[in-house]
Amino acid sequence: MYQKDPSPKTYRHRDGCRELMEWLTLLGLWSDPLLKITGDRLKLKFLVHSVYITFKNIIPLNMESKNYDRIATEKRWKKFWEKEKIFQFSEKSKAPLYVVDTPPPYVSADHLHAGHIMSYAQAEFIVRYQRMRGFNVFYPMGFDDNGLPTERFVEKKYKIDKSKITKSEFIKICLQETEQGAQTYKKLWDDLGISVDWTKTYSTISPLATKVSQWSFLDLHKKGALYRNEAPVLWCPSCRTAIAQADLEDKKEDAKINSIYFSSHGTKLTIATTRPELLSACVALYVNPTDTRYKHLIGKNALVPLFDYEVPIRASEKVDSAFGTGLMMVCTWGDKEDLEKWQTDKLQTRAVLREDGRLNELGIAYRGLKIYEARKKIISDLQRKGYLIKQEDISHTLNVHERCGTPVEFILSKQWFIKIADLQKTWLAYGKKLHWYPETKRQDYELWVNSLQWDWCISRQRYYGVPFPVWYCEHCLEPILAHEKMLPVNPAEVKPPLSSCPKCGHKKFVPENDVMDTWATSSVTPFIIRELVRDKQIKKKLFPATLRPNAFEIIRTWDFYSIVKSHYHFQSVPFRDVMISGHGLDEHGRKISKRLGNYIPSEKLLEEYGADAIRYWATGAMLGQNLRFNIQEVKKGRKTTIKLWNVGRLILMNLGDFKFKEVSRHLECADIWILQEFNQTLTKVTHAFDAYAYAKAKDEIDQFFWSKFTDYYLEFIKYRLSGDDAISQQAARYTLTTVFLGIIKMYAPILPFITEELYQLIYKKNERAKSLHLSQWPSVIEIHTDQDVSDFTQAIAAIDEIRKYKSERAMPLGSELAKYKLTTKVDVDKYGEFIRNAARVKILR
RNA sequence: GGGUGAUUAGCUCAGUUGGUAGAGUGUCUCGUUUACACCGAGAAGGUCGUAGGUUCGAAUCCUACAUCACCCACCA
Repeated sequence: MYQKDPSPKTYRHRDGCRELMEWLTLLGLWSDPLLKITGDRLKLKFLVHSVYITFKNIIPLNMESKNYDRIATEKRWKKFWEKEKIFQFSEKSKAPLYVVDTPPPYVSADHLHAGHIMSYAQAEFIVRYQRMRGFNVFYPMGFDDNGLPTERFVEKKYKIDKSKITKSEFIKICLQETEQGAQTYKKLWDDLGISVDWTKTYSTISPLATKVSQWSFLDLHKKGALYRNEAPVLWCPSCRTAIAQADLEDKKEDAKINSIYFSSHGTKLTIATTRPELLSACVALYVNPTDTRYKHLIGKNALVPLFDYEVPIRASEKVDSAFGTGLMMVCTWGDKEDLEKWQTDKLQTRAVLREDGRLNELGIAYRGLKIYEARKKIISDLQRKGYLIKQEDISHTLNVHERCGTPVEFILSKQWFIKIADLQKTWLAYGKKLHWYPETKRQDYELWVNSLQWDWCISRQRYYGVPFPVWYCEHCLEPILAHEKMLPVNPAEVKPPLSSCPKCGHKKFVPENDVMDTWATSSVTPFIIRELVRDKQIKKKLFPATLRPNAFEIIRTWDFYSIVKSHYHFQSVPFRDVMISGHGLDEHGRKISKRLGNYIPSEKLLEEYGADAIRYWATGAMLGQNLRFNIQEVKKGRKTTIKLWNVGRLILMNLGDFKFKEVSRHLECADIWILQEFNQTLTKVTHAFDAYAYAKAKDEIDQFFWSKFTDYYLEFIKYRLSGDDAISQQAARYTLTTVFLGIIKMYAPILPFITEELYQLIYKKNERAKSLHLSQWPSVIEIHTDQDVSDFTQAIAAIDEIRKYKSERAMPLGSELAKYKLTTKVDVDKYGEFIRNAARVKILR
């Protein structure tokens, strides 16, 4: 392929090199195994098949490299931070508090990827920033390890049949698995440089979290926010547990809508249904009272096909005469409408579904069949007996359980509920009190609150979770609650605090076997985290938290339920700010998933590009928006760390006898310019970070560092650094070191490793803070001068012009021009000397 | 059906209160011997989803539509 290119070509030290090497090897031109491509230079020229190849940067393997050693650096500072307890919360500090209520991740994930990295790195940028702003940051980490996700994960991983294993054995495996999961996460956070205080951790199954969750239960009960009721609840037949509205997800499905007829006094009544398997649960037919076709039948009965029993025909204005046949079948219970009618009209109950999703004895001939099997058989029987009029294909959306994708059903059962449905105004008011970042996400919250229909069912018929602190009287089923001082308590192992039932006097009790919804525990994290501190005074101040960072899909669960609990317990918001992040997507914008395999495992990413580079990519997300994985951005992050490293080297090589505390009074135009630019950038970056806009902060720092500091300023002062004007040199050194310290401080929240390395190498001797991450956020630099350089852009334009002139004539930029006539308008008296020196021109006209 | 967000250079995305289109990356040309080839300079690239409207002037404000994503509802 190279032969085809007739023009001389320069191969740069990029991806093409390997290809070129292989090609040269094939031609027998590349045979010296001691040669390797690295960052240092050596010029070789080949003439092959009339292709010139200028191939540089080849050095023997044994030559020492001055390249940035990322791996060693990251390891070094990780160790240092841990050993010196840099991120440990101080109970003694008088600084104002900044409390982060971090989402405890589900540890039931064995495939960590860029998405996980992104969601946690983003909160981290803020934490490091606030720490440098002088806040006493409280940054604990929790792990959400109980509940359905974990159970399903364990079931799948070990292919467990829960009917063949005891509850305690199962829980034991869950505990083991979650411990392992926590370790996996901890390692990733450590490698990423997440500045969590690892002395402050909790797990949602721990005695502490159990205690707080159970206390919450007792307190809610005391405050009348809790009740136990037998009612049709949302039920997942696959997980065999009650679930909450928030656990639902939409799923599109192709289905058949079946027209079948009921007969009533000789009339054939055609109804359409997608769920014929619920025929034996039919309790009524409904028509619109104004519908002339059926008016005369209201109050009469209709005969259910196949099952031969009669149901009443009733009227309801909610029935749309124009929809379908204008007849609606109500079952117990196929959907929400059924539930409503059943409740308001006190209809009979014919619950045909069992907890395992099979039909019970009401299904008669279909008893024991699964929903889909029953549907198939009933359709074929209806057809055979002539009840089926027609079948049409439709595509509809149904509610499935988000954890397993199974369509949900309604099943009659006794559950604990927290009152939320009638308090929409209260929840909306809390939503208004919180600061949402971005502001638009408040709407997501409000939309959810407005769509609330049922109270929050918090009991789950599962094994692995926080137990209810409750027993029941065996005789009258009166619930007996634990005393607060008994917590945490497992009612299966402990006796209730009463010896006899206060209602009926019986002395035998049974423990509650259900466990709490996983959100019932995670919604109390604002109360859990403060329990990690001993000092009572500080404990008080840790609530409400300052920041709640989380992704948008748990606004309706974690955020909402936390608000509910915080309201009932303390009439307070649980946190001040909510920072909503998006998801990490793959490079094509698809969700990252194990099934698609569209991701690079996090360990591999870290190994190949380093923590700083990946964090750099993660900073690119706009608040509340998804972020595509972009390897180019990661590479740019790596380039930025290397560039910083090289600037550091330049500084170290040019420090001479520079005294850091000396402020120069002899600043030159370029110095003043860069200092002013720095101050402007700093202001913008600070504002951006304050508003949680880390992406914008990064853009501003990048622009200053790359386009102003390295591309211009460093080039502007090279002649002064190596020149013999001591005063000018001193001013350059002062400006250089001062601005660079500001730069690494601004980059510190995003690129913690390289910045710490540079701080320790260059500045530590003269600074008080033992880590850059404990140092103060930079403040605006005072500029000691009377000079006005507001027109300095002229000088830059002039230099650009000269650079362009040289570039167009294929001249080296470093070559000196004897004379040059500027077309750019510039104050030559003011900037002439500077331009001649910086752009290497002898005479400027 | 209702809602929210997105639609800007080949790709990934910025664009603050309406004033002649921006960055990174990729492409092309050229340069480079002491901070850095994990570099530097330069060039090419867009009627800002479509159609209307407001305005002296619209990527930006309004209306409709299209496509995509997510949320909610419907599911007789």
